[in-house]
Amino acid sequence: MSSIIGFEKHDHGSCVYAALQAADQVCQDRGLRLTPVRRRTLEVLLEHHRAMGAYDVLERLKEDGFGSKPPIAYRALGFLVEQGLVHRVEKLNAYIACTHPDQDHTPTMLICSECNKVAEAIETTQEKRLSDMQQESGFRVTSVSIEADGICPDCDGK
Amino acid sequence: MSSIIGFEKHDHGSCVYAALQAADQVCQDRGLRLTPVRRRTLEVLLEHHRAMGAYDVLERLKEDGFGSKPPIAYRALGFLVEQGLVHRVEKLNAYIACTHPDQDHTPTMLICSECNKVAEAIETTQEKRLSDMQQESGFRVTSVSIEADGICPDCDGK
DNA sequence: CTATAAGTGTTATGTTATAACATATCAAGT
DNA sequence: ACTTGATATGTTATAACATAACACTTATAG
Repeated sequence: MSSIIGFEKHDHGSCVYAALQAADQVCQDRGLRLTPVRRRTLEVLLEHHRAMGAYDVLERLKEDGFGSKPPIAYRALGFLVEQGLVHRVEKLNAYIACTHPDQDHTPTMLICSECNKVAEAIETTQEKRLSDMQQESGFRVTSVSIEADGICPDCDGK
Repeated sequence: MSSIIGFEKHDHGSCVYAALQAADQVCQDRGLRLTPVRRRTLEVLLEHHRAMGAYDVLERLKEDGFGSKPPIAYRALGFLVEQGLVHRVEKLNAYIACTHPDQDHTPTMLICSECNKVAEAIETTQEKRLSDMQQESGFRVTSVSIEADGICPDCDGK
């Protein structure tokens, strides 16, 4: 069973608002601080549902008066990734805001090789397979990520 | 159902031999050439069951009298990855020889965050989930890769 | 035996990421 | 309030990963 968020239209304003609310909540619950750079970084990623490179994010932060050197972006992104508010898209060396940070999930990215847009699918059947691996191999899994290349609905027509 | 290759002991000599045989076969079948650099690159990766960075591979190739500049390694690795003889480990920016190049499969990497060793699990239940995604999202998947972080059996004891 | 494609090699440069260190800010205890 | 220790922000410098563009060589098909 899977559900996809990212390609179809939606109320973006409330989507962003909800994501920031969720982020506040997560940080409060865990006794962490969603500082201005961190919050702004998340906002930048939420603006478009797109994966952005660290240097693109940095560009935006710089414009907003934050520091201008790579570690600024990498640290904020690192924090957000650690807290599950942002996922790293390994195949693109890029970062994308999580569409459902409140639910515990295995990030599953659908990457369009035509337009490079990325959508996130939420995988609920993952738990079982994860523990399968564990049993049969003696490998204790702590986190899993799945990335699929393919063609998104928009590009498929053309 | 999954089976793991990479952490447990095995007859490495015949393992390497089989992999090279398989590579020869694959290239013959597809009308491609397993040239000296390409073959040597595969051998280097097969030596240890480890993921190696492109520059480490390059180092070895240089020692053997091949070209010494990055494209030499990247091209050979690119070829091998395209043919499914080598997998790229995205989380490590590294490359590892496939342990079963003859079977069509979704590469699933188990990465030990302690010792950085990598093992490959072969996933046979993948087909179904792949087409699930496809149906529900309109996203036409062409390839999937899975990477799991965790602790390998060797490191788990300590 | 030549034309074309495929492969190898180079130089140069682009992109992504982190180590190491200085400064500033926050939060808790006195 | 004031110190202290922990967190966070900022910098410089450099490491690690990757590709574009071009010259030369080798294979293979007509």
